[in-house]
Amino acid sequence: MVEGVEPPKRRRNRAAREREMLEAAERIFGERGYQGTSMDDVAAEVGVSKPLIYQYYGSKDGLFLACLARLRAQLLETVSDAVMAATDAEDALYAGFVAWFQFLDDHPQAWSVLIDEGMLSTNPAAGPAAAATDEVRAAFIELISAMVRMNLPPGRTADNDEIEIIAQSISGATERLAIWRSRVPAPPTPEKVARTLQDLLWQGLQTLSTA
Amino acid sequence: MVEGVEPPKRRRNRAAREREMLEAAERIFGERGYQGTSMDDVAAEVGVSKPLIYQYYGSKDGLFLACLARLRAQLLETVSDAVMAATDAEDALYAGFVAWFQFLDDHPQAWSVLIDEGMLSTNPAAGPAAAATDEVRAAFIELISAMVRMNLPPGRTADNDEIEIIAQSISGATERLAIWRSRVPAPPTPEKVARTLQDLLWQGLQTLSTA
DNA sequence: GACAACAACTTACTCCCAGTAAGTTACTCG
DNA sequence: CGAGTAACTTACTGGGAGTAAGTTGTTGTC
Repeated sequence: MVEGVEPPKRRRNRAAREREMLEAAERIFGERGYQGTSMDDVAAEVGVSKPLIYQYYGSKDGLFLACLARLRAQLLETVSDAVMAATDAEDALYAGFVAWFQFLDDHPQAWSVLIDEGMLSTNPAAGPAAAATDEVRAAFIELISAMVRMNLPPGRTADNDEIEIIAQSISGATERLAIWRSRVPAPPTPEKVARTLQDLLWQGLQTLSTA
Repeated sequence: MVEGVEPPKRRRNRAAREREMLEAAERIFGERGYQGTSMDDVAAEVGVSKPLIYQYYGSKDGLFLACLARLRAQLLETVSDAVMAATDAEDALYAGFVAWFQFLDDHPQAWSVLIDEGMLSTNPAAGPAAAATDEVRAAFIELISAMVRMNLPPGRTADNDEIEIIAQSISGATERLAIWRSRVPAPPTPEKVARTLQDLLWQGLQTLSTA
């Protein structure tokens, strides 16, 4: 029997298939968003039937969260590293901002996965990725709070409400700026944005420390 | 035939029904979010069949947008009024913040309508209310930009990028703070939050004006 | 090499919900 | 009263999430 090519391998082991699915899902979610993507789409892309995805990832949310996980870790690590590498508080803030905006420039597709239904979803009941994105946010807020606290003079007792308010503000500002940059035709460079934000906030932060 | 009460009026005119539908929709969206609400739910609540809602509002998005419209107008007006009533720039900023947080405290249900899938949706393709919420945001950003510009010394040529960055930051900060306040058990008062935010930003804003 | 046992995979559904076509019932005005 | 229209309903389509139950390939064992 003349067979031009060997028949394509149908069966793969679980790990390999999971990887395939994840890659396809990342791409399709990135292109069409969460709502715009159906499980059948992903299944077709992988060349597999839908229930198999359910068997491996449990639900559409599960698949989406899996897509986010890598991303999340990378993003957090990138920014944390930049902050930790800085020599003083002022530089740490600036470096963190730059790392944040730069990362999102470097991973536009990943970013759109995060944004769509994720960044936006604030209500845990609303979105699937809401919880996951909230975790990222919480981690950043923790990071910012820590930076603010460390910048406080030794003797001063921090007003926790104030620190929380400031951390939330900075987190909100950076998120909105990221979204804005991703949608405007010619966004300013990460450095420019970071610089401006730094200028806007730094003096106020100093004042807090000495009030 | 003994009829205890007169048979309930079934038929109403269009305007009255539209109002009924809008009220029901506002309540249900407020409770269960956009995704969690089905058109059948709303129809049942009003005591009417689903197609009637479609006849009047066109689509689920249409209904949701109608809910947002009032809210939107009120919110914008409240904050604008507060800003306009202020005597100087510093007070205008503070008054605007207070008005914003206060309004959201006073309309928690309305607020949750705005947040859920609305505030969050940044991608036009993602959500239905995305466009509407973006309009609110755009209006605020315009307002903030104007305030910043007016606070500039007469001779200075403004760097438009910087002003945009600042306006986006402030908008993002206030949004995030509002969401945070709505979810934390004992949020600080509007005045406290406004004060802290004011302290954080004011000096930076002054610096921009004289840089 | 045969076969048991498990892992990989599929077919063929269910249910839920947005949206619609086509018809029916009550009100109103001449 | 009857005609015309506004208000309303029943009964459907289509699509997508999720699932029950079965089938087929692979692998290790004698």
